[in-house]
Amino acid sequence: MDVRPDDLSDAPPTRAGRARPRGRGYASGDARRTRILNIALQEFAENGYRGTSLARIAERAELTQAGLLHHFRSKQELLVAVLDLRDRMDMAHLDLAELPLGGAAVLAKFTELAGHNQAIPGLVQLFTVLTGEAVTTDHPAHGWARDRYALLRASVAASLEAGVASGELRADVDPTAVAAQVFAMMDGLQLQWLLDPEHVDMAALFGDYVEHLLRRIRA
Amino acid sequence: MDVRPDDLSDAPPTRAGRARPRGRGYASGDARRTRILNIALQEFAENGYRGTSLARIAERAELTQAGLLHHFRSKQELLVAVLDLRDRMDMAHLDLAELPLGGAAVLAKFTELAGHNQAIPGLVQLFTVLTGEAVTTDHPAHGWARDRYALLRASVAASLEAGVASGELRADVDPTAVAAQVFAMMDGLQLQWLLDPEHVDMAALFGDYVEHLLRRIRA
DNA sequence: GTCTATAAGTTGATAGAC
DNA sequence: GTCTATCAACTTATAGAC
Repeated sequence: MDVRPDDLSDAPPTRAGRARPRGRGYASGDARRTRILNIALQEFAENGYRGTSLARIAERAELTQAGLLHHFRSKQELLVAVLDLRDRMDMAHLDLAELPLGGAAVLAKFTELAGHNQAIPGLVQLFTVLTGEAVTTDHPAHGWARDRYALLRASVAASLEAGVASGELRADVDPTAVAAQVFAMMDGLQLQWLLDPEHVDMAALFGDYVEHLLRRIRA
Repeated sequence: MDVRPDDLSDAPPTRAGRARPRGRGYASGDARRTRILNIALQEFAENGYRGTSLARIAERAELTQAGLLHHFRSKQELLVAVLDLRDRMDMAHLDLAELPLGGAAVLAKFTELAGHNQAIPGLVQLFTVLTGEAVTTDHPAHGWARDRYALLRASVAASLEAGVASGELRADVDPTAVAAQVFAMMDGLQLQWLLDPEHVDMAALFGDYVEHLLRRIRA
């Protein structure tokens, strides 16, 4: 009993039947949660929030839709959990905490990020699709998207500000403006790249932009 | 008979009851179609394709959902009609046909467009939301979005090319790259602006970008 | 050209057994 | 923690009367 039909790719659940002793140190529940989260992330990336159904996620995670809703009480709660997960992964990768780095260093970091992103279209698509959807005021991710950009802009602006203060960057650069433009360029190129990867070399175009930008704002 | 409940904003349909003579020159059907298209455009902009229902559009157009499907045989056909409508309106406004204009002139035109767009958030949102959704490969607007960018890039690249040929622009500019970057900046700023209009001055930021870009690529 | 009626399916969420 | 069963609502689309 308790065997699911055909197994699907993702890491199978830690399901050891009833033989497993009931000690408290075993995080099987968390493993399940993590698995659901990863699948949900893929589905939201592939079809957006509105285009994704709980049934589909549940099927891929090899449990029923009701079982899924035991771990996340609503679809919206699941979305929030996915966004939180991604944000934490991203922050770790970007080391935004250890900013400000001074002007040139932050920008170099983003160039590097653009290159890295070209290898993970799925994750890039998650942000592009969800952020696009989230423009709608009543979308559950609206606040998340708005706050995320505000934070990113502020963070990069602070770095540029430090660069100006240290004399590395020209005194007449507008840190907030440049920060907004850097993210705009990144997102816009991601969009064109996702739509037409063969004709748009995201990393090269972004690198080129940053190179000229640096030439302009460096002291 | 044939009276609808409470009237909703948009131009009322040309519904003159049965007294109307049945001559062939009367475009009442077209007026209805146009009204539906305008409402559908608003709804798609507000909620995306997946988030919009035919019933809602029909209600606002003051007919039934089945009545709506007499004019457009499917939801997808309606979407295509909306996109075509917008494309035609846009082409008219941008005069892409009368390009190439030479480098500086095209870019000035886009700066102007950014300013104009700030007055029509609804239409900007239509593109942003639908293009984001359309990143998904199986989305009905996927091909439209990809082809639209390809066309826009080619068109602007041709203008820049002409600018290079005439000696107005430096010989070392990469027209295709610059074209992609200009649209990326435009779209990225639109996204941030739609999410947070109070903190992002789209037109100013885009104008600033173009200004510096011109300084760099002008001969 | 518009309607009513309905098909046929999906959705997110809940109740309660085990 | 997971299941079955079920709900009420909503979806797009079609058939056929007027």
